Amino acid sequence: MNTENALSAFAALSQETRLQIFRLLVEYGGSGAPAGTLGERLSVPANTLSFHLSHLSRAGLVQAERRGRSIIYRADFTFFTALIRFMAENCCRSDVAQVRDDAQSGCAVIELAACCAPATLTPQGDKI
Amino acid sequence: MNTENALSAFAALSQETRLQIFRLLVEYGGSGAPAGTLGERLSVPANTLSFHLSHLSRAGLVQAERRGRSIIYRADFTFFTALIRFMAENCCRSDVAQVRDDAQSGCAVIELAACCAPATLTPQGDKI
DNA sequence: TCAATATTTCTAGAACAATAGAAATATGAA
DNA sequence: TTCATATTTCTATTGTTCTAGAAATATTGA
Repeated sequence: MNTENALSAFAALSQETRLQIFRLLVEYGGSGAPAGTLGERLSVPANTLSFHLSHLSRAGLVQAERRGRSIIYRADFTFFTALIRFMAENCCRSDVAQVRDDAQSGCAVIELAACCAPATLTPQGDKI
Repeated sequence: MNTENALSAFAALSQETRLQIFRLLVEYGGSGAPAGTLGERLSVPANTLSFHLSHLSRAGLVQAERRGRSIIYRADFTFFTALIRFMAENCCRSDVAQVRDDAQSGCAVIELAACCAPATLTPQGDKI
């Protein structure tokens, strides 16, 4: 995950229909759902849906796989958690959102401070 | 944090200059920085910067406070961590990103699963 | 009061994104 | 083959966002 990836992911998620599509795909989990089902559930015409799905796909948030006549879309959870991690690590402060890898479980753990007002620091990182 | 907040936050963060501004404000932490300093550091004309700052402000990502002739901008860390939390809780799965409140430290803790492929579930939540 | 500084608001043009009809493509089934 | 189904691509239109010049506003200091 880099800045460019994050920018296009934010752009993809900033549109109401696309955020709905993504959240619906999250519900469907690893099995995913065909485009038609998504369009039906969200009442979006097939061509408009296709436009948004390709946007999500280009951004890396979803994966597509043809199965017969249908194309199955899946939320890419690896990408999405990488985005969350990028936000905590690269768009925040370690005293507000601390990221560590838990070797035992293999999980990445993000601790969000209770009190989110960070210490006052100079841009050079010196505490005042 | 609700869907509407998240949508406008994503829109605000999806523009390169605005993401740069936000990350620069993160560096300045609780003391923030005046608009002029940001514009100078990013080589963005004052009026263009003002447009982006008001976008970030409307979205809730930054706070503004006049101090003399300058207006000091600060990243809103409370809002930003709420956004991260919203993403984990409302745009992901509990088997991929689990959120819990640690009563002892007062922190919210997000555990990102090592293996991000979730179980295959029906939209009704039944495991297959 | 006047000038200087910091920032915003107004404005208009250029670039980009969203929508949906129509046509095209890919697949499977008769 | 031919037809039906699922989805995408093409196209045009409409709406939105970005940029930066010019003018306006707010604050301070002389």
